[in-house]
Amino acid sequence: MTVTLKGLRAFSSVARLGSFTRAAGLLHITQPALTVQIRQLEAALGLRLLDRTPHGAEPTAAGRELARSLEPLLRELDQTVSSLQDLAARRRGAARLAALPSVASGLLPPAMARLRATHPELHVRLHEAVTGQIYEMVRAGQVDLGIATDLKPGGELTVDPLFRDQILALLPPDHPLAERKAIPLALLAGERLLLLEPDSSIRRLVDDAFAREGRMVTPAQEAVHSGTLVGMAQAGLGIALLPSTAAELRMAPELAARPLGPPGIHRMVGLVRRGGRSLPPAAEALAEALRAEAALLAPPPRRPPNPPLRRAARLSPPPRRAG
Amino acid sequence: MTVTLKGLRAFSSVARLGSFTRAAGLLHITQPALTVQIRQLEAALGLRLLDRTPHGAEPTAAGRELARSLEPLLRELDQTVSSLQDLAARRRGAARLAALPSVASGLLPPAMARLRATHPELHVRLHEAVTGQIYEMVRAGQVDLGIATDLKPGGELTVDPLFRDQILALLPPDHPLAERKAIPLALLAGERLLLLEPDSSIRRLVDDAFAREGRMVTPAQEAVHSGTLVGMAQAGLGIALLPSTAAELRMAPELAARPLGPPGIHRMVGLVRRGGRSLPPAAEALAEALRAEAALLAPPPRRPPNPPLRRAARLSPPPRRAG
DNA sequence: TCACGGTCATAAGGATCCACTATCGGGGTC
DNA sequence: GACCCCGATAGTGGATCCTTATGACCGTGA
Repeated sequence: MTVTLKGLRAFSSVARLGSFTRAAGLLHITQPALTVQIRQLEAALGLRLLDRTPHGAEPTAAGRELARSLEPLLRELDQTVSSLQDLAARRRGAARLAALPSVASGLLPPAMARLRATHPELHVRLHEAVTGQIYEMVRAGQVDLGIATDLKPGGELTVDPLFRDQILALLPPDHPLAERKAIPLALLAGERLLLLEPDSSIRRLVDDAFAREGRMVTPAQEAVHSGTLVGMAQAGLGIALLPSTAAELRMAPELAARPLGPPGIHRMVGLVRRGGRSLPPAAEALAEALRAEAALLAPPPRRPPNPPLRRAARLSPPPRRAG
Repeated sequence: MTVTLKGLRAFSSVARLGSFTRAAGLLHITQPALTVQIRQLEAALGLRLLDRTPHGAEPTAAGRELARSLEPLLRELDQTVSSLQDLAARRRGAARLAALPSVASGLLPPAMARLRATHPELHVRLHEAVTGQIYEMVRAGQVDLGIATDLKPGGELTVDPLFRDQILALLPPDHPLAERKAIPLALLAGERLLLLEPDSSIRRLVDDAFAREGRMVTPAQEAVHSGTLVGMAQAGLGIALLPSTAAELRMAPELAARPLGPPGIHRMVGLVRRGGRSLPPAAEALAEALRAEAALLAPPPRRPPNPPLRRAARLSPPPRRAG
């Protein structure tokens, strides 16, 4: 005894076609089922909506009124639903991403190209930031996804490993240290070092590594952008320390790039998201593209057998809440 | 696996209240039932709409988008439904009526007063016409209801008897014929007669009655409006023949009104509607008021035990199709 | 005039759906 | 650590809905 979407659609079809039988065919049900549907709708409204004639059915005044109001409503509802299904099918939507500058220049562009190939309608809204800011933006819901160093932040954030890269020293090929396959930190300490500013996660990584060997880092030059450091290294101003995945390394093919250590300086880069929250489909697609691109880096990152990011579109069983 | 109005309402409530439990209370179902409803909606859309948290539930990006589109849609639908229910409850609507002038001045006004007393929001749109036009307007759907003489029209029209009235002669009280209780047609034939124009059903009735007695009617004066004839009778211009229910008779209390015959001239006035078509609720209410008012006329009209006009609001069993 | 093809209505049976009760698992709080 | 609140799950009984089969009625054409 209640108004049903099915009943309204049924009525709309009958009113439009002027026939129970034909409308039943259109709705893929039998005519008796349609008759019952209409009767229930009429009972729910307390109104006769259709006059049955020997030639079919014809809306009453009330029926015409309902049909007129109903038509745009049903159309708009269908539009809303199909728009949401577009979103679910990743034919629409934007992923809001906060990423480290090194990843934004390195891993991200090919991942975006991959995304565009598979899901051409999806957009990426990129914010470049350092790890702390990235965590904060994910926590605040300003972005769906973050790419940052894996610092195991507490609270409501979840970080899934994406790839592991290492810090490389960028130096002139005729530099004495360039003869080595890897450059010990002890030997670097006396060199003129070109480093990112202290709020960068790479800089912190470098500082920590030197500190573990009991050394203080005193950079010859600091910069915000990796490209600046590469330019300085090209000009012979010193040795730049940059992550291996940063695209800026390719700016200067004439320079030698050497790993540090042993043991070297490594960092784990991960995908950051809010635990217990499902990712929007577009962000899910971007995450997949990023993981696929990261898998091409050797060695493949150690990852648990099941991808920690579940597909939001696969609804059963739903993801457990944040743990 | 389909989108349901119930499911959409359920989602809307949960999104608005931020809690399954509270929304379930609002919807008068239990929380597990609501959980299932939401799960089915999510499955139908292929999207996660709500993120479950320990404190309740919160819409995802898709959920917010749906909630935003859904709110006006549901409100408008509810409005449409309640507007139709107003119509069904006779709190709204207009009855389109075509009536004979004599009825429009006689029976109709008290019936409209009765209607206003019981259903103050209903309107009556009145067309005054002669019987042939009335039948045509009902047939064409220009009006919902007609009041005309019962000529047993064929086709798709149904006429239900409303009342029976007779033709009265209106004449000065000092006229010799006024001494009789009833005036035979034979005596009238020699008088100066004041008659309606030939397209009126009353005129045709009078003509036919005279013709059955082998006489031709030669009116001293013709008019379109009954009031004109009454005025002429008042002025001593002749004897006016008018139906007993016409309110214009009351214009001239100083004139004597006498029935004709025996056998007199009678007519049956009936409610005309399209067979197989249900009456709009407002027209149904008007018909009821008209029947109630007609029942006050003595003698009560002979009517079948069940009112031939069924109530459109009572849906089972529905009226059979046109016979 | 009678059979036929069309309409919608009705009835009965079976599958499906749905809401309820009872219970569980997890998180936060005192 | 013991509650309390949250949502998820399982199981069951009842309502719902669709299907097939059939009926009543109308209009048409042989």
